[in-house]
Amino acid sequence: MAFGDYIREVRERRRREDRTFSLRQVAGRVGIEPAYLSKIERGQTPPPSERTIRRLAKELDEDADVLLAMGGKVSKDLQEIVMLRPKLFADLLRQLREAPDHAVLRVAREIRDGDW
Amino acid sequence: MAFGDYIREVRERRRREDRTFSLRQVAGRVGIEPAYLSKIERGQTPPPSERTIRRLAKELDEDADVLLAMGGKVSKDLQEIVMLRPKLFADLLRQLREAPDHAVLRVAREIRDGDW
DNA sequence: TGTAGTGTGTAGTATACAGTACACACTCGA
DNA sequence: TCGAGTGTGTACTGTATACTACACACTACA
Repeated sequence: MAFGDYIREVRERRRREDRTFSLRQVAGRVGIEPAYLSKIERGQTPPPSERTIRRLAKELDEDADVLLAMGGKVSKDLQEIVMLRPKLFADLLRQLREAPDHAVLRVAREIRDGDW
Repeated sequence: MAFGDYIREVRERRRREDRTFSLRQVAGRVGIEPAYLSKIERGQTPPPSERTIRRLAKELDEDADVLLAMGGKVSKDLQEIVMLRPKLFADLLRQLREAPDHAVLRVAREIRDGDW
């Protein structure tokens, strides 16, 4: 699903319970112009900057990484992690490209459990 | 080390064996203006696009992912991998941020060996 | 019935990105 | 000694990116 459509959907859903989730008010709280948010939601402009997507995520209580992905972006902090050890993580990611979720999860779990 | 310094160093090293590794000729083969490559090597302009970094990597026989990282970039194909399953890979990368190389390598090896 | 709030159309802007084009001074080998 | 090749300074360009500003028509409700 497109970034804008998703934002609109989530915002409208929130709005049913809370009238302050109008486009204008959300835009205000996020710190952008209403006209801009309108264009974003209708896909008339590309998804906004990482900074703005993060604020939208917070405002709408959505996962920032997921929203960023829908907007065709990868969080700067994740990029930093890769850039610190580019070969290591490039190989790993390409390795895990086709791996099923549970396999990736297991990997994360193993590492988390201090299995170094 | 800075991107430009590294490029210059590698190119000069190559040049000792092969005279065709002058700034002008390399620029020519890579498909950019000599003046531009000159500025890149001296850090007078930010590192070039992913496309150009890839060509430089090929030309200088260096690892593209490493060069991209030195240029402050992460390969688009890696970003795609993350964006396909953003939550999964975001968590994984943050998990692996502090993990020592050998732990990550072992994990990668396990996956490669079809240990799903 | 008017006014407060809603979403949207249009126009414009500042900044960064990713370079090109050309001229210049220097060097080095034939 | 001269001509080919070297690196570099300066000026400019096109294209994205990431928005702002303002006016407009519509709706709801007090």
